[in-house]
This record gives sequence, structure tokens and C-alpha cells, in this order.
Amino acid sequence: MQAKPSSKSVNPGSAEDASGLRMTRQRQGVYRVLLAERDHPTANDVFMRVKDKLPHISLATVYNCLEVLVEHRLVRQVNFEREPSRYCPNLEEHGHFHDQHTGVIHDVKFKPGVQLGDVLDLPSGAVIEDVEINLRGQLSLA
Amino acid sequence: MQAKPSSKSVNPGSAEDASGLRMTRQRQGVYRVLLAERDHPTANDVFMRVKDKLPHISLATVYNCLEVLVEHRLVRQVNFEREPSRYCPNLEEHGHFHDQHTGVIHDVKFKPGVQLGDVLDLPSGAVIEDVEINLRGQLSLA
DNA sequence: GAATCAATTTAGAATAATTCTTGCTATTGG
DNA sequence: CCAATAGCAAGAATTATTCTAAATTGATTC
Repeated sequence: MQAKPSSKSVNPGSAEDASGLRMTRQRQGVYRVLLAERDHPTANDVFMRVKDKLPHISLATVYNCLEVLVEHRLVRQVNFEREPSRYCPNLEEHGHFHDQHTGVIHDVKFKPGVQLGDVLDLPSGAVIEDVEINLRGQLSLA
Repeated sequence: MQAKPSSKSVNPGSAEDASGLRMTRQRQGVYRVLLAERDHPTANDVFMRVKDKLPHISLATVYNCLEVLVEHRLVRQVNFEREPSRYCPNLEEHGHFHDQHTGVIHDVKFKPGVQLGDVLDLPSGAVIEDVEINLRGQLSLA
């Protein structure tokens, strides 16, 4: 979590971590909030939580940090319908199940060994960069 | 496409088709636009196209019609990230592949006999109401 | 340690898709 | 025809997100 000192940087003014990301206080704070409670908070949820540690942080900064974390693939952005985006620090490829009763979003793992092409009739020559699987329903107690 | 006359309706003021939907000129126009070019247009796209036939239709009405068509399951709403919603008259269960080069959205069929539970580790007792599968990538010519 | 300079943060304004409100029109059933 | 309900239009309102411009930070260089 500490800036790596480098004798000669091609990119002056930056001290980047392994992912090429400068870990500022704000980015660290935002990232920690996501790791602390993995309940898929919205940008605004994150904003309210991170203010405990960084009372002067602005909502725009939270958006900036989230964007940068997503770009650097430390965090995934999860969209359900047109609801506010939610953020998820689980980097394994996985889907999401939105329980309509409780509002809780559960991560859903793929069964081992499953390939997309086994399941979907992909257009020939399709190179998939990103997969998004969103389920909606309810958890019956039966 | 024509309202069904019914001698005694529980629902006064309505002449509904099989799906329980009153097929007004506007709804018909919007629906026909979707059937005519299955290229996943946005609400605004639909608005511009339907104006040929119904020059006085308003954008709000297009939104209303699309909403009502989606509610009655004649049309599916497709969301990619936080882009404007797109609309799709393909009622078979299917996913979408968004070609990043061309912007074209392709329908993607499931391979026959595939069950969600075969592929995903669903929470026990999960009753799935709706499945959304969105892929992003490119079509390489190789 | 001071100067430099790009990256980052901030506060608030701007944007844009969508929804809401209100008043009007159309259609239905009686 | 009448009363009731549904649907439509126009524009205002909402809201998540992005943009802008100015201030700050912090790594590197001097």
C-alpha cells in the first residue's frame, strides 16, 4: 500500500503500485470501504462510509476513485437495470443474484470448468472482453 | 393487433388483447418499430422512427408505451452498463453480445438443454424470475 | 529543503435519460 | 348520451453521473 520509490520514472509525479495506480489516501479509503463490507454499495453508500475516515472527501472524488479502481481492475462495477451502479471487490469471474425481497445482492460463482461457449451460441469469431450475468428473483425458504 | 370486444369486462374502460393490453395507435406504432428493425434501438431511436407514422407522438408517450410493452412481456428491455436502455422484441430467453467496434448488439441464444443451475452455483432456494446476460467484446475476422 | 509540475481533489455547475405532473382527449360500458 | 377510466402530450422535475475550474498534493529535480 506504499508508493514504490523509483530512481528514474518515465511518468514524473507518480509513484505507482503494481497495478500502475497511485494509491492516494482517498483511493485507499474508498477501496478499504469496499473491502470492509462486501455488500455491493453504491457510490453514495461509499461516500457516506468513507467520510468516517476522510471527512473532507467529496462525492466527485468518490466517483473518480471508483472509476480508477474499476479501470485498474481492482474493483468491478455492477449494474442492475438502471439502478445506481454498485461496486464489488470480488475479482473472481462471477455473477450476481438480486433478491427482490431483501434487496441483498449475492455473488454467484460459476461451476468449475464451465466455458461460456458451452452454454451460449456465440457469434463466430467473438472475442469476449467482459461478461455480466445478473439474476433477479427471491430466496424461498422451502 | 385489434382490440378484442368483450361483452362484460371486469375492467371498465378497457378493450384488451390477449396479453391484457389495450393496443392504442401509439403502442402499436412503437411495437411495430421494434419489430421492423431488430437492432435494439433506444427510446429516442424509437421516437424518431415512429414519428413517420405518428408525427404528433411525444417522447414521454414512447417511454410509456415501451414500459407497458415490457410489463406485458411483449418486449424486453436491455441495459448495457449505464447506457440508455434498449428494446428488443425477441421473447426467447437469450443474451446479448455488444460488439465494441461496430456498436452492434447481437442476440445470443442459449445452447439447447442448458439449465442455469448447471452453470451457476445458485444460492439454495433461489427462484429466478429474470436472467440478464450481457457480453462485451469484438468480432475478430480471423 | 525549495521549486517544479503533472496528477489529484474539491465544490459546484452541467448533463442526460427517465419520470412525473397536469390538463386534455379518447374509449368503454351502461 | 353519460359517466368513468385509460391514455396522451408538453413541459417540468428528478437524479445519477460527469464536467469544469481552481486549489492542493506530492514526487522529482535542483
